[in-house]
This record gives sequence, C-alpha cells and structure tokens, in this order.
Amino acid sequence: MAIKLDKIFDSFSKKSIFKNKIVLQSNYTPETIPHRNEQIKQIAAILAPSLRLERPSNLFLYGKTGTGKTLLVQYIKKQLLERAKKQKVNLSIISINCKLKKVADTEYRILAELLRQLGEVVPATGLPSNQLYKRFVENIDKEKRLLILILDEIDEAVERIGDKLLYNFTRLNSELSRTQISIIGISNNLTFLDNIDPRVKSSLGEEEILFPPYNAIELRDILRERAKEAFKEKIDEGVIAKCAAFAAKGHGDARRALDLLRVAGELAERESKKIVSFEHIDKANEKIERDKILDFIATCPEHYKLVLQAIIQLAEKKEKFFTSEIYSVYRELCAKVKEEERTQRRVGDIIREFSMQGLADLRVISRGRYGRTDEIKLSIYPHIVVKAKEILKESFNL
DNA sequence: GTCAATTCACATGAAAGAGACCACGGTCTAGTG
DNA sequence: CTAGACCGTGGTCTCTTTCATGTGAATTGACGA
Repeated sequence: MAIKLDKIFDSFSKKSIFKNKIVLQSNYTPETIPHRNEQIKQIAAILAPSLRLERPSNLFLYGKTGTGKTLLVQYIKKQLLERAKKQKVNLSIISINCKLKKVADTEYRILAELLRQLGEVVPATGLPSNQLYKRFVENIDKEKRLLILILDEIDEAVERIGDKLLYNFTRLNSELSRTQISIIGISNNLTFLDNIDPRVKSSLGEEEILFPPYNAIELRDILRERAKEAFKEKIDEGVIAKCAAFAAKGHGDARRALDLLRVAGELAERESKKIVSFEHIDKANEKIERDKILDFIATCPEHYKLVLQAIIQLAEKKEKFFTSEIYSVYRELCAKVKEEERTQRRVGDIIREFSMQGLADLRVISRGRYGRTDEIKLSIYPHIVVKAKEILKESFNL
C-alpha cells in the first residue's frame, strides 16, 4: 500500500503542469479584469464619495452567474479599503454571500455572519433574531464611520425569507446616529427587483448596473490571461477557444470556463501530459457534470435517494412518466426498505428539486379531462446512471 | 358544428408541527475554606 | 460560599404534513343552424 501511494505522490509532485493553480479558482481576484472597464468605472464613481465619508448611493448589480459581479465588487472593495487606510478614513466594508448554505441563508444567519465579520462572537443558534439585530445596530453605531454592506446573491435570501430584512437594512440610516450605511446588492436574477416591496426597490436601486454575459471572444481573453499565470506551458489557442465556446454555449459563464480549464489541466496532469489538449476539455466537461450529479446523489437525504431510485427504475421501462407513477414505485420501495413513506406533496417537491439539480426534466402537462400533472424524464447520461445506481444500491444495502 | 361550463388529477401555496440543536438564567449540588 | 451540573424556557432550522386553492385542456352538454 505504502509503495503504491509513494508512486502516486511521486508522479504528482514531480512535474505539475500548473505554475499557480489558484489563479483558476473562482475566488481568485486577478489584477486586471478584462471587458469590464465600463462597470468598474461606474461603480468606482458611485462609491468614490465614501472616501470623504459621505454616504454613496445604494447600488444594485445584476447579471447572470459568472459575469464578474462578485469579482468586480471584491476588487473594488480591496482598492477602496487600501485607499481608505491611506487617507485614514473610517470606512468598513463587509460582504456576505446570502446563498451559502449554513452560513448566511436565513435572517438569523445573515445577521450572525455580519456580526462575526464585525468581530463579535455569535452562537450559531439559540438567540432571538431581533436581539441580533439590536446588537448589529449597536455595534456599527459605536463610532462614527461609513459602512458599506455587500449582499451577494440577495435574490436567494429574499426568496427564502422575504424582503423584511432588506427593508430594515434600507431604513437603517434613520436608526443610526453616528454611522452611515449603504448597501450593495448583487443578484443573479434579472427580474429580482420587480417583485419586492416598492419601497425597498426604490431605495436599493438608487443606482443599477447590468452585467451582460461574456461572449466567446471575451471569454477567450479572460482564459488566455489566466492561463498564462496558471500554467507553466503556454496553452494552445485552440484549446482556449474550445473552452470559451463551451462556456459561451451556456450563458457566458466565466466561472464555468475557468473550472473547465482547471479540471482539464488536472486531468492532463494525472495523465502525466505536459500540455492540455482538446480531449482533456471534453473529458473535463463530462467530469464536472458527472461529479456534480454524483456528489448530489451521494449526499442527499434518504428519501431523495428512494425517489431517485424510483425514477431510475421507471426510466428503464419507459422514457416519460407521471408523478403518480413515481409515487407508487416509491411507496413500494419504502415498504421494501421499511421506511416510513412521505406524502405525495412532499415527493412532488423532491422531484422538483431533482429537476433544479439537472437530474430530471420536468414539464407540467395537462391531459385535459384526465387531469394535470408533471411529466418527468430522467435527464442524466446512461453512464452516469450506472454509477448513480451503484451509489444508491450501497446506501440502502439492497 | 360551436362554445362555454365542467371536470380531473394533480400542482402550487401557506401555515403549522415535530424534533434537533442551542443560549440563557435560575436552581441545586458538592467541594472548599 | 462558590463553581459547576442540571433544568426549564424560549429561540432557530430543517423536514415534513395538512389544508386550501389554482390550473389547462379534453370532455360534456346546451344551443343554434
């Protein structure tokens, strides 16, 4: 065993094809951000007053995933803080990602996370949230300063907990005597502002900036720049183009493109190749997809697995089927495994979740006199289904 | 033949409950001087 | 007298159930040509 591992470690450490892999990770902030000059200028102009301790307008950024919103805001945050330090301006910027599960996806957790970033110790649960709110207000109002609050992916949070908290935040300035606060909201959902409290909308959207998706050419520039940093050898232009094309086919998601390149690099490395080739991109694309799905399956709760098992069983017999069919197969499975069955209402939600995760295609169809139901289709590749079945089999040791 | 009403079989939404986890303050114990 | 163990209360969070309401087109049946 030891010898075997040694071998693997050797081949691994001997010749990495990466010079600096971090560059390809999504949380990396590069020196330059191509094709976003317009947005940088706008945001910088809007936030500039903060350096004179004047409250900048609230700002709302929206655009699809991987269009550089978060990246850009983090970049400007860094610059602003440096500048503020130099000019001795009491400026604080805290940013949280409202989507992070178990971190900031509820009202309590958002407040707790904010407080933590302000240096307080907050228990994970147990306190009433209005107490946290009070503590938050007290904390930021301790001394005169300007606070910029970056709420990343607020659309996710509002969907879960409503716009009450957001409303409170926008009204916060009237509660504060010393500190001024402004909010930067970031949303992936383009229509997010349309269905929230109009008071919040007008306040939060004092300034709005749209991030359009990158096209293939822009993606190529981004990739080329990062690849130069990340890899030892120069990456073939064709490979980069292919990567870009893959990502552009979606909706111009730069994060995806970078992931693709990184995983392709890892694959090439594992094969002890010096350069990344076309095939690696294809394989990487597949691997990312597969890992995502299998990981979800492996970690999802028991009854999700049972429902999925039911879907897979049905999919072996026919292509499309209805909720009720899944439910009856699911009930049989529950009986077999001696699990208490969930209601159809619940199973319907689980199936919806699967479709969100890209495991199934779900379409509401009306069969006229014969009712209305969901038509479901398994939408994972056969070779992944095989793996999925293994995982499922193992997890309820049938 | 046409057209609106009916009807089916769920979807979808809202609310609320169960049970796990946790903080806090009060009370009870045991150990100390 | 005091530190720590132990309780009860009240809070959040996730998963789930219950109850209520919504929905789109095939079917039905009334109606007029």
